[in-house]
Amino acid sequence: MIEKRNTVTIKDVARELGIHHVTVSRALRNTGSVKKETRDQIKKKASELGYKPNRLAQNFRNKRSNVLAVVVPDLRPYFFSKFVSDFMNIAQEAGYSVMIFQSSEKTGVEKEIIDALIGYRVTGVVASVTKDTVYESHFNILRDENIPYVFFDRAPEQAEATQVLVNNFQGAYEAVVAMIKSGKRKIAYISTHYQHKIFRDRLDGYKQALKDNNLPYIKELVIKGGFFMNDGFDQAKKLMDLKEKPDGILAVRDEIGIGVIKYLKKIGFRIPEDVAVIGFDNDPMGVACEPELTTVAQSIPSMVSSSFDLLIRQINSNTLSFEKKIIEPSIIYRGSV
Amino acid sequence: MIEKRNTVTIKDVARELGIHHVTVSRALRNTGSVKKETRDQIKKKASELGYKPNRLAQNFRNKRSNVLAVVVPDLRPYFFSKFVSDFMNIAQEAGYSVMIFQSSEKTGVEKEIIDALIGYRVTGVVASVTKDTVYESHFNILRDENIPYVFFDRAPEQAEATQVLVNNFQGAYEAVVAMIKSGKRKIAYISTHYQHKIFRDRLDGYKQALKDNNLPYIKELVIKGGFFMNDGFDQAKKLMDLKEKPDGILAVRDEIGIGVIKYLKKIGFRIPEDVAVIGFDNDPMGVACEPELTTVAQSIPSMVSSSFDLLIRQINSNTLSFEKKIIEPSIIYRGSV
DNA sequence: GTGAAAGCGCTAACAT
DNA sequence: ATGTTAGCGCTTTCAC
Repeated sequence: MIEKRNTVTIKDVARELGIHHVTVSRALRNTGSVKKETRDQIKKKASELGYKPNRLAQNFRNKRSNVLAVVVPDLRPYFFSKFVSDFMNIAQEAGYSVMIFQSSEKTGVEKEIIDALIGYRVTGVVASVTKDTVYESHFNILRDENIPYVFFDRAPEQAEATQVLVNNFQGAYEAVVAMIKSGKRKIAYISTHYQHKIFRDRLDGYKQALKDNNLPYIKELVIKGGFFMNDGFDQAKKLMDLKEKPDGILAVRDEIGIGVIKYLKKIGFRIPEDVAVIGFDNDPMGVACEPELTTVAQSIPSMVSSSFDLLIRQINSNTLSFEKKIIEPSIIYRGSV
Repeated sequence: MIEKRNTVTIKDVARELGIHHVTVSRALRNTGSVKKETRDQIKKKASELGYKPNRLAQNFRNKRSNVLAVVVPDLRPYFFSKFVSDFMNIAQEAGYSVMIFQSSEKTGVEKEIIDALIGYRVTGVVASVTKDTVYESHFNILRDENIPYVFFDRAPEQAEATQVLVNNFQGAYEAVVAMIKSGKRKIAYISTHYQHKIFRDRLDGYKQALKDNNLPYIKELVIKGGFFMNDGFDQAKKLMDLKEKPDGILAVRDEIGIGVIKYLKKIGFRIPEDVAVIGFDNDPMGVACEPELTTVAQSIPSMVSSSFDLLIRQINSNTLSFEKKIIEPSIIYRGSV
């Protein structure tokens, strides 16, 4: 059975020293004026007794936790796990704790998460929304509670909040141009069923690049499907069964792109000689396949530091602002184009 | 500038209704006895006013948060991001929030995290320790505070706490046997510099399998290096530069195994005909490469559910127990053996 | 430089 | 079924 909890409080420390607990509080937080001698004595005794500040009490009293929240649709894809990992490191460095939430791409869960965020009075929120989150409405509740938030990568449309986004249009545009430059003329586009703007932007970039290079937009070459490697495999089959086969394929995710490569190799096409392939996300998985996958990369470290800085600025200035930071992607050339 | 925070408390709800705030508290938590009529009225008014329970106050008052903590060395490797993702899902389902911490493989950070855990009075902890954490000592502080914890995958040696571990010895053993069965006789072993027991167990399994099959243990065929794909690449080069080249390679991580495959293909060896390769972890990345990597897989869902169940049992029974759950790994045959 | 008083929002225990 | 009391551990404000 559990034994008595021997939680040490500032009052215990105070009693031991025959002083007032308020003085202990002051000393331990290095605020107010406490004689150096007393302060040292207090700190010594506190660590001697194994005093650990009760954050629950502190947070309650201060009406705010020291917690930053990160909300992502799914923690497993490389982009998100890397973002979260990096974000945690710089947040912890700066003295914040981090709570992570996963919406599983469900708007309903996202709403519950926001209620929890308010309940916990988190200090700030960094969020990437679900594929279906079109409106900012449920995030507005945070604003009512004066909890600053910034969106990264995926924001609601017309969000009136600070955002750190990738220029997806440009990324897709450049990827298509890269294939055109290497001599490709019939470039296909594989997307997911997800409706979020980032995917529409990529499609727009694709279309514009074709247009600017006097290439026709062929409806059959634009298809949508699932999110994973096997989906890419299946989509590639559909594309290569066409009478007018593509000689280049842009996939909205690296995983999909890898599935494409696997199918192409299976049916004996050479990459990039017969068909070029480009993906999105700079997933390390792209290095595992052969040829290595050329990809449109967004700089995660700069997204992390922008998100963090913009959030902290709002927290410290006690204002809710609306800034838009656009990260320009770049193509990482490997072997598939 | 920030406008006045309009935080609604139970007292506000009570005042509006001309009743006592304790009744509101009872009604909202569905405890004690409150007339159904009153209860309904209260709930209606509460949601009307947009009341959100102040978790900070609740947790403080209850002396415990409703938070489960997960501590991992690094969030990015597939094994950990998948574990955390799954764990969060079932924890959220059960009404807990989750805080995630990353030790970055540093014992010092791990200690700080534990202090934070105590400060936040988390309800329970699930942890996988750093590569250098040999002793349980800093976790014992949690026990003093009656915070239950369970280790998963990586535990301190001789930990006196509940653990969910993988039978690493067996995994390595079977992997070697698999290669022997396919006719390999000179099997190499690539590990990391990490000292943690899980890697030593794998090495032991490797040795035992050789022994049981009357194969000599050749020192030169066992090498250690980094953690990543390029490290595997480099190690493979060393191995294949040997006069006595191996015809099978067991790598302690899939990423390393993929690096090995890349090197072997580069210098023209066929896989698995000339050299077989097996990795550990069932990282989806292994499906991206060619041939697809055969791997020793631990079932992450069962690790998650065991960890969660064992933790919750301790929380609910108010006891700290010491159980050891061993998950048996299995080999997933793909193309590299 | 230190102490005394008050209260954050909530809930357990007791009283009615 | 509802109300009263008290206090969790801490920090802010004001007094000395």
